Amino acid sequence: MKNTEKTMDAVVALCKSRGFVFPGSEIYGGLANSWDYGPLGVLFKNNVKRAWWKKFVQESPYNVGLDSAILMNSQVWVASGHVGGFSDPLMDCKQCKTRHRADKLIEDTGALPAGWDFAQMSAYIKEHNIPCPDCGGHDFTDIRQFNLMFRTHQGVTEDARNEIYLRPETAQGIFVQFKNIARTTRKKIPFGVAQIGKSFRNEITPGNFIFRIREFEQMELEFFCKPGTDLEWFAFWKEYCKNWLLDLGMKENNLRLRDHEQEELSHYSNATTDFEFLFPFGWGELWGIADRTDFDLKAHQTHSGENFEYFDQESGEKYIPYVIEPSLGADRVALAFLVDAYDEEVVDAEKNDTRVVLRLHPALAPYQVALLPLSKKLSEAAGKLFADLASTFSVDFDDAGSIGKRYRRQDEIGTPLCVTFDFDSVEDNCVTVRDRDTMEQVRLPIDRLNAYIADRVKY
RNA sequence: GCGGGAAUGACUCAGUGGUAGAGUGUCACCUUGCCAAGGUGAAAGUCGCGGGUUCGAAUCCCGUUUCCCGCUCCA
Repeated sequence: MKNTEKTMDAVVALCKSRGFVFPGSEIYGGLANSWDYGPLGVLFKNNVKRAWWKKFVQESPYNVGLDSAILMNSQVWVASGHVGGFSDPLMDCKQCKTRHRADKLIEDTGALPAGWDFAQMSAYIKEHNIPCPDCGGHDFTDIRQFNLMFRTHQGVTEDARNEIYLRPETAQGIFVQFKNIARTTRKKIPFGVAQIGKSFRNEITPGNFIFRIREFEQMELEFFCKPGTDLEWFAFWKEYCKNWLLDLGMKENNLRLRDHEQEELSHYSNATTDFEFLFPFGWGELWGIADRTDFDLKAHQTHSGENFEYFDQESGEKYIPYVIEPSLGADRVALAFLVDAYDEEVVDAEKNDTRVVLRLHPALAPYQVALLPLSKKLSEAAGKLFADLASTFSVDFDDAGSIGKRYRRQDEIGTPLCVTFDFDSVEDNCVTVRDRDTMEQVRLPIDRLNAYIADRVKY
């Protein structure tokens, strides 16, 4: 199945109709690019996050977790460079209606506009008669600043002194707590700190469903290592991240790793690799893995006066650790899994009958099991089994409509296993388990059901 | 922000001045008893909002809001 635009529409429609993702604030006409995860969506997304946490915290001998606050002292963002640098000077070409970054246009001519104000940039563009790269015109709007951070006020009065920001990334929470974490966990370098949480960016152009949204969730790891070992660790985590995706069933041909060229690297980065996924709208960045050197800790050391040097007992050396940062968007990777799993299977071409199947990894599916009494008369008798299963698994119960229709409903939301409770079940204490992908059925004693399901859905 | 498109039940759409419709979905009952579309019935729309024209507006006019898609950026 190809990732076409049609797939995207189908996935978005499925998300809305089955309760994965709803448009935000819909009864008031919506709010641009805000989305709410519905009952199935929250199950699914939580499973994605849980799987990540398991791989990067629980199963890692190196990493520990953190949940830092969204609101932080504004100085954090001054130190990190977001207050000064996380904004773009933009202007529009009035002729062809395209938008451009003023500083980039100037850079392309060979000049270095870093530190210039708008007037200087404007003057330079006029002086050198820089044309619009798209149409060659010279009719630009004024340069306007777009700061990508959301601002708010802490305290009831709204003056500039108590202005604070919603964090545009979770990473800084880790850096500012570095010393507390190292001390309380007695972790020695190398070690990492993982965090899942919301971040906020006032993107000028969000879009593509939940691919680029202004309120989004990140799953980030900051891995601290000795300078000089950073490129080895960079390679290590790159492989580790890739395996995580593949283990969860992501198709390898929908994934590509793109190493940044030397010129493309940020000023603080030794190496960067983007994991890109083939979305229906094209390749999109999923996971950015960056060797950030000692840039962040050093910046906080300079700015706060706090000493971030680490004393290595083994070698007797003192150094500021280097950081490897794999940063993954939870909403993006959730969308990638959905698109990757979406399948339309032709059952009967003559009757134009197709089966929509979400081939999600069982550990990611909203429900691991659906309990389907073969007849409504059996609903009550199946009640005890539901309670048993639900204490361990995420279970759906459906007794409405024909059994075939109910299988289809479960296929559509990715439920890997359907358990039918029939008239014999009352007598022989056995049920039939039907597989989403093979559509094969096995008859099992109820007392072996839990173990069977656990084995099938494990991650 | 700029340009383009759109707005009628949950969804897809029909309806171009005269009583708001269909299909899908949902729900109830019957039927069926392991792979959709069987039967009967039901719920569900002040036609995005405001104004105007008209005896009469979903339909014509003006305004407005919102969403979607592009442009720059990024997880």
